[in-house]
Amino acid sequence: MEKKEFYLEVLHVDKNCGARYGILHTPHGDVEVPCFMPVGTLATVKTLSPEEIKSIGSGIILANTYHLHLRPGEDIVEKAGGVHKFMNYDGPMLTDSGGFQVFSLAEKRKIKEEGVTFKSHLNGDEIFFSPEIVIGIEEKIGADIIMSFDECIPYPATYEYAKDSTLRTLRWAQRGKEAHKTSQALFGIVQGGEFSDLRKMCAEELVKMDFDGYSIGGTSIGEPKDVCFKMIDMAIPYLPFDKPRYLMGVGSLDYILEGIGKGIDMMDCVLPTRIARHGTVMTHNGRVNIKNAKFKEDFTTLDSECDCYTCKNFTKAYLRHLYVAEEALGQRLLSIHNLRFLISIVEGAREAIKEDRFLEYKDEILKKYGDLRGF
RNA sequence: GGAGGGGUAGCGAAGAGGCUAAACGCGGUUGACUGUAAAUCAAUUCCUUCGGGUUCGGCAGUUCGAAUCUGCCCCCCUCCA
Repeated sequence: MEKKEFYLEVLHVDKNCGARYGILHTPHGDVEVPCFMPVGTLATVKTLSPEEIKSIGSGIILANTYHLHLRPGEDIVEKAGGVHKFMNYDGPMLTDSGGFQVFSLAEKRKIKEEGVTFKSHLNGDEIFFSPEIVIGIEEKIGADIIMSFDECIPYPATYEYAKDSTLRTLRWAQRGKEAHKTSQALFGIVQGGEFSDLRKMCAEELVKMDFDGYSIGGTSIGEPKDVCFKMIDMAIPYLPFDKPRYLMGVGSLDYILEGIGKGIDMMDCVLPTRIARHGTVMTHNGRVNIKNAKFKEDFTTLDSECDCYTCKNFTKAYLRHLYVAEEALGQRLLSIHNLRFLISIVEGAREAIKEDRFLEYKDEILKKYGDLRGF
């Protein structure tokens, strides 16, 4: 990556709430925000080709540092010419740092000041991740945006635990920033658990370090909805207006809309792709489990209001057949639908923000798809 | 014709007198999934008015008690003629 060409252009803020519309400029193209980012942990949005990823209107996707380090290894990705060339995807990309794996693989790691020692979930190998090492791996992978190494604090956590962890995450952020050599955009991650003073402190300290963007982490890990929403409120006031704000691990329809209303620009979640692979889809008629026997002879489309490839071409009976027969196409078609469904809702949100009617839009969507809440 | 082996829930397959409405797998049904250890996991799967009722090829026995023991019958498989 040559010259720095990463910045957020905020074009409009809804007059009635914090929601904002803008363009995120990256070396691999512009992304309209707010946006939802499909998760492609192993340099693939599971079951989808790069063409399909683009066809669902996705502006940016993520991959994961921990998982790509384990296989194929960042050196191979680098030799391939970077992750974009490796996976033949030329759109904007972001790599998560492995901070989430500090949480999700808690039984297989030890945290120390220097960094985290993991026992590989694949073969038990010892893997050491320090903030500097993580940045080095992310530089080799070569995404447009890279994340600082952090600890995603579990919920619930005591104040003492959250404080110690957050202070360490801040030290790691500083160390990672100092180690960072490329022009890739580097984001800091606001932790602090559910404690407002810690969230505030963390946000303020990160802003002092001057990152290219800021994430709100430690969300969507099993905490009640109102706690998650408060965590967003605790950080947003301290984040700079002109830098992108990324709410990590969110998610479902209601969380996404709530985040957007509070001024979040980017979100990601495995939910739409995971539940699709497990047979569940979000539709304009509510939640549908394609496995259900009632769809055996249902020759109507999945969602008549959806413009995705799946809904334009296939019936529920066929999708159910594919799923039940464990044909890979079934999971792929359902993944296409779920991502397109969610992304089209976010597209609608962007249009609404431009016209200062985001709050009405949000109410309308939540009222219409009320039973999609809590996904 | 002779010699063996076997028939257990939708299917496959354990069980060899009470702890067995019957392990386990598949299939069926339902549900969960939030910076992906996840094409994974969980529940349920004889009938029931939830009191109970009826089951392990069939019938008849032995026993306080039988899928399990005995007799006869029916069916399937393998080998030999």
